[in-house]
Amino acid sequence: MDEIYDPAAVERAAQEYWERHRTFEVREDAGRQKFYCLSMLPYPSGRLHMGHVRNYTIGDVLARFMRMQGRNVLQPMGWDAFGLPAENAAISNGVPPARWTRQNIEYMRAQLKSLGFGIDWSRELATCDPSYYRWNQWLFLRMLEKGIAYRRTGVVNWDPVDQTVLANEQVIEGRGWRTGALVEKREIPMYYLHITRYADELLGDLEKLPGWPERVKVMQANWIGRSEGCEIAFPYAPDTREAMSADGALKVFTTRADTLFGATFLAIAAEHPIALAAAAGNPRLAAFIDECRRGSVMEADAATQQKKGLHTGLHVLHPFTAEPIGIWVANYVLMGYGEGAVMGVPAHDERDFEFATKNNLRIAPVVRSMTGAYERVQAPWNPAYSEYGLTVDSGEFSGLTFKAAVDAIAAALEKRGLGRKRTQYRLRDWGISRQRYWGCPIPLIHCGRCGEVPVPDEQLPVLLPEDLAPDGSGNPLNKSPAFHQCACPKCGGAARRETDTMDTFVDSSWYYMRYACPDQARAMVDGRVGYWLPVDQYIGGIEHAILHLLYSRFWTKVMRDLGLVRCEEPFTNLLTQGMVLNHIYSCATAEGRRRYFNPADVRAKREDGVEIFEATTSEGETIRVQYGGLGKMSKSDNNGVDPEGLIGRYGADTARLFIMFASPPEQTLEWSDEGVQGASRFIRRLWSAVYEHVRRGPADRVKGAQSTPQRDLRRSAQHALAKVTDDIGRRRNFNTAIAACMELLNAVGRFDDPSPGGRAVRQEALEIITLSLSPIIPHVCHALWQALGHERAPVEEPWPAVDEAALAQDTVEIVVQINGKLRGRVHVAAGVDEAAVREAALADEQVSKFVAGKPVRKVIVVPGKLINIVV
RNA sequence: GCCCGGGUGGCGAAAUCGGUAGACGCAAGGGACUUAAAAUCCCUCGGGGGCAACCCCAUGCCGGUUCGAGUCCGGCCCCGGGCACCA
Repeated sequence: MDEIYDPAAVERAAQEYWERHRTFEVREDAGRQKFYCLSMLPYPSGRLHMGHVRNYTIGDVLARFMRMQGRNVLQPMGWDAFGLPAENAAISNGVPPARWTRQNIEYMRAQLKSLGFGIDWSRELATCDPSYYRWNQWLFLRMLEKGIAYRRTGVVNWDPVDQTVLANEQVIEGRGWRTGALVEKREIPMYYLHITRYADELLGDLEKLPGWPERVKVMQANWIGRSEGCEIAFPYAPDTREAMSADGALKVFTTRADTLFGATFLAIAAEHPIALAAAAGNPRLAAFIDECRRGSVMEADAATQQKKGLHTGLHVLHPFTAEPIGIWVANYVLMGYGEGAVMGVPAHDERDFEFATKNNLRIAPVVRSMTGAYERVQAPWNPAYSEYGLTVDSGEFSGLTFKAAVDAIAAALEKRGLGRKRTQYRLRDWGISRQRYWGCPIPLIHCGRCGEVPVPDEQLPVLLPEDLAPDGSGNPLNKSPAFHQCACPKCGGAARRETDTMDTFVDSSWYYMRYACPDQARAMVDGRVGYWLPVDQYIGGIEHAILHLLYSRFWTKVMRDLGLVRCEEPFTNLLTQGMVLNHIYSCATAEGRRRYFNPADVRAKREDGVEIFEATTSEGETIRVQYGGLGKMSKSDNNGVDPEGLIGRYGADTARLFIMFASPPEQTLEWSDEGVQGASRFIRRLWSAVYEHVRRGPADRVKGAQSTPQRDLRRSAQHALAKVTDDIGRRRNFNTAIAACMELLNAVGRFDDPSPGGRAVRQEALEIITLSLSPIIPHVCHALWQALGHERAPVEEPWPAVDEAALAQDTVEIVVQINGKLRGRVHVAAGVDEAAVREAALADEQVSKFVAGKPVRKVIVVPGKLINIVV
């Protein structure tokens, strides 16, 4: 063993050992309990950032820990290789996305390997490989057969200048990111997956996931948003009948059918057929509908914009009173939501109240508060107005409670054919069409004679040509006849291949199944998924709490229904990592876009007492930039911190130790490398402690009677081991596990006993630190374990068992409180009864001063810990 | 706007089931070693008062429950994540 710790040499040796022994390559073994430990696969953006290091270190710690616990551990890795950033790179430097992506994968794989993660690289996959995405296509065709995939129109962001569809991310303050043009909404045909068919199961099965964080389950439940309510049809008044040239009714969905008699207006979306019909002879309305069409499709935008509406001049009739009710077009009603129409009850709904007040519409209270929270409904809005109560002024339905009113009204509506009870979900079907090049082609052919024709299975995969490069003016597949010109599989005539590609969430919805059988050329999955699935521990960023995790759950259920897998849920335990945040700096460019600068290139200075920021550009210029607050490390905000600098300077173990010590894994972490010195210093101290110990020759095993300091060190060591075992195994709190090892090393440092008995106790303590930390800093522990005289590597060792006998204590400290305030401490023999604790406490000088003859009213004793005397 | 989190010393944090607030580490200050620096080691380190023993204040803000609240409840402020085409 060298006297000086050389991280590069230590890490090289350990990594070579794992590689030579194929330590992390695993096979199915029916005789051993498996543990599938999975971290979310990265997008190959070019470089790892600290968020990745955090994510993959958590996974690796758990994988190595479970391995030492005797499990057959699978930890795979792959690449979420399709997506927008590759197209953006192509636009700015002309490199085809395929090449850019593959280069990034090469680089990032090397970075991951340098961190020493125990990954079975033989299972690596990239979602842009035809051998992977052909099965997206294959399953899509199965979904089409089952009616789970279907075609209809959907709304997208349209850039009128570039004549192209924009991602939400590319819409900045309502304008196209490249052109600065005002974005419009446009309806185009798209393919959807019928996830709403599974809404009830996706909601109900959350209960089968005790290993998921509560907050994620709450978010998913709210997202699915099951609500029980009524569908109500308002028959057209004569004016609407005329405008629509038909009889009919305007359908709405409401959870508050009890307030039906308080409906004083109906609000419809701008795209609603009645709105379009009314606009025909109404230029003002046509202009308003046009205004609503502008802007992005994002819900956040729709929800924060000023609520505006305009009367169509048309009416419907109240289903019971036949009273005419005006129809308004409102910008807050979304066409893709329910019926694209809502009934306005201003007296009992805050948004309707606001709308009615603004537009001078009648406010008709039809619910009386049962708690007397209000007498009259009047401005300003009072949240009690929307509470349940007793119906009033509701004709034959007056005087009913909420439930009775809804039941009676629904029954009456149903009798007249004007409504019924219905369960509605907030969840919408999953639109998977993307008008983009760098994705998995949707395997369909459009034939003038036969219509939409699926690509036959034997022609899969539909290969994505890899030599194209987008230039910002739309999907290059549209301009590539070699791709889109084809023969109709049915009639053989000339036909056009679908040029839309799939949402990349499709790719990430089942990659964890493919890891079980990455070499299977004849099927999507095979029997090996039966061994490995479900994933025992999934680790990934909290930002994926809803979409990715919900889509994966849906996909698993679809595959189950197709008989491809047996499990109901893909991820048994979920650890949602908190994001690593960093500062965001940007400036506006001449073209009206934003250019982002890495915080490493930004300096703050003061000018006239105001803090300003300057960035150095790649051309070496200095330029003034704006501070945009904190945000997750990402490619688009250019605020990632590459771990390479840290690894180069301190080694991978220090980088791993530092990120794990910084905070508990679920917590958001604001990036700062202050403190990395401490991690490095600790590893060097551990190294020299082992060096100083072993250079005096081999030590005995602990046996026989010990001195008090020896017993104390043994107790500290066993206490640390118990804490690490619980912190990693149950609590998943790595920072406190590391702190326990640091405390133990401090105790070893203070322990000064060169006798054979003392050396044996020190050997035991150093071994416990080495094995305890080996999942976190595996390279250095690999070297130290050998230095401590072991043949096997730590990865092959079983996790040590706690020696309970060594943990026992003879006396305990009891905290004494008077009226809840700390006033003293007493020491008593472990396990004495309450009376003895009370006696010892009252005998204490400090304590008796505070009691001072006052009568003791109450005594509370927490055994082994605390006594509170109330006077 | 809606849904979900978070806020504790100069900084990252700990306090696991309502029971000692600040473990462990960083930074800072002081000292030892050194020709010097680095490294290493030792000491101090939430605020205020006191010669001291000790006492008072303090977990974003306001209020409540409790013998006892960082932890539970109600209201508010700020920060972060998600909002369906970033992944």
